[in-house]
Amino acid sequence: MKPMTIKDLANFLKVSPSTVSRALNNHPDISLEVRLRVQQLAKELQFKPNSFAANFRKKQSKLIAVVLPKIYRSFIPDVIEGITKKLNDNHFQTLILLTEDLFEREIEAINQCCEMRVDGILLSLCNQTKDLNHLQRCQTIGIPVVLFDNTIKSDCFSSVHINDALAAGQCAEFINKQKVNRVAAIFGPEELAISQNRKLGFFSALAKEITVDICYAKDSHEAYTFANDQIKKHQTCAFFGISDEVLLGIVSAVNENKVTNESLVVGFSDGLTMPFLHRNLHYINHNGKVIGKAAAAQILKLIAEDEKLKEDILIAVELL
Amino acid sequence: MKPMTIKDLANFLKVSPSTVSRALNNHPDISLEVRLRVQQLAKELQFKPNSFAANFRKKQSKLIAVVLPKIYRSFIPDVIEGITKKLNDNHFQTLILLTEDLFEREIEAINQCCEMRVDGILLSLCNQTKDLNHLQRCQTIGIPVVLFDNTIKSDCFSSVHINDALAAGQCAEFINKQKVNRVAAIFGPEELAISQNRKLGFFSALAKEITVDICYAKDSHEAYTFANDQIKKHQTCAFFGISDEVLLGIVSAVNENKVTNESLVVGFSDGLTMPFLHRNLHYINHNGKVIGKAAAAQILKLIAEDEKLKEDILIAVELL
DNA sequence: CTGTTAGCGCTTTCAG
DNA sequence: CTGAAAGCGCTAACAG
Repeated sequence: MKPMTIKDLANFLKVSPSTVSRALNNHPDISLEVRLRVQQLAKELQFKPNSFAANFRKKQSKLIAVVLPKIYRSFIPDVIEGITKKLNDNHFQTLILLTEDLFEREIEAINQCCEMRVDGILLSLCNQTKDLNHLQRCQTIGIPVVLFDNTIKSDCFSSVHINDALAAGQCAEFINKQKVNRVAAIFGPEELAISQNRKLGFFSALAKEITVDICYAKDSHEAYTFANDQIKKHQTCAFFGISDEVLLGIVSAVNENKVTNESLVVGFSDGLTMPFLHRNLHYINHNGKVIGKAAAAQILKLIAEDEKLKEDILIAVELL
Repeated sequence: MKPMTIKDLANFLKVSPSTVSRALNNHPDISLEVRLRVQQLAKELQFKPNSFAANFRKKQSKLIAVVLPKIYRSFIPDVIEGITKKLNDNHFQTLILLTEDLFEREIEAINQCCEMRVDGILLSLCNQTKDLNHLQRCQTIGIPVVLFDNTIKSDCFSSVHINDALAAGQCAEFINKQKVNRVAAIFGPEELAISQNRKLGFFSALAKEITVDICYAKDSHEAYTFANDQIKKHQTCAFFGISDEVLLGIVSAVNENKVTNESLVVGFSDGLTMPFLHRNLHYINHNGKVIGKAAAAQILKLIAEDEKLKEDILIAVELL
């Protein structure tokens, strides 16, 4: 019942605990003979050292916290997969903390991370978060933080995301070439940095002759309603959608109005679901796994380095 | 830079470390006066005890590992949310370990959990897993395990899932009432327990007069191809789909063939995406959050109890 | 190459 | 009510 310890093993082998520890960790000091003897017995008895204790001693937790508002249906699951894979390959584990998009809970989560002494934090801010003061404690006790997805500009913390404005601009340019004179553009909640950036990029690249009907939708349903209205009102047949969630609403409205083939839909998607639902869909390939891996790589880099220097990483995307 | 310790605080206040510890934990032994003085200073200095150390001392990690093949696009994200919420409410944290549906990696993950001394494991098996021998170590060192989602029968470990056969039967019965004489039924990979159970339940409840065309699809695309073929070949207008992924393929084929309104689609869904895409969709409400919460509740129960007794929990579902 | 010793930061008997 | 002391399981100087 009670797990064995290094001491037990040492007593058994008539050597000291430190020898066992070193042998198990392949420390070069230990003679091959002793090393093998220890490792052999360890295997036979199925002994594995308590890594919790080892980490405690080494003042590390080998834990990276991923703090985010919630796990939406697309993108975020891929980000988590990307992060977890990258971390596992480097012998770190992934901890998930949800803030439910509440600033209060974000502070709480960050504090818990500090108390648990996680080795690093990957943070996607909740929408209410306007500054990064609550991350000061991380700074003072030396826990590196990398912002991803929903971020705000900072001159202390690294961040990883795509160049939203540029990508949205690519979408606009694509629409320019299609000889349409009206487009319905649907963004996410207006206060979201992501909405603002993509909107800016979109508008600055869109040809002036094109009329834009704009909407901030908080979910698929709102996007659907708006798209539907636009089709009814203006026979709109070109759409821009900021996310898979929004695109779902658009495509659903388009399909329902049986204007499928003629309609052009452009936007940001992970390319897993939407291309199924509409032939004439062109999207910025917003790959969560890539972002997750990059974010994880960056935090590992910060952990390894001595002087933590800020670095903003822009992930390249392409229009498919 | 170097975080403060209880000892530092104790020196500062001219009391012993144990007093500080007790005061911070609201131990009744400590006089109100001292308690307040300690807590006050702790607040002023922003001191928070190192919970990693405390947990080590208390031989607990306050960590629950969630071990699963991968984070698909639907269902699993909700399960994780449900788990995390329930755990957070009880001061536990969620650790994510991915097995990538490889038995090797599942073993590895379980071993890591044991070495880290997690307080409990929530496990969704990978498809290759045929027995539970690799969980023996958990048994011997006393880490409780709860199986969820993809499980196999066991007489040692608790499990949480829906009654798949019953639910699939409900789908079949619904189809029986609709006066169709042919239905295309699409399941997941054949080796999946979930596929088998649902198939069994479906067939045993389906009226004998109805012809069934069956397919095991590993993704939306295969489901789409099959559904499309069936429509072309038999003018099929009734479909059963085992998951959101499969339903996506079905609905996409149905929409494309412009037989939308006449077609009946029945299956298992989380109800978040699919109802948007097809009016005549009836689905077993497969709510990941509920399952996640139940699984988390069960592991907490096992942790609290002394004699761990196995319990199979069936989550009720309804056809919407 | 191996053992001795000390200690990570906290909790918890056990005394007083 | 408070303090002294031991120790969770492991690692890492420091000796030898």
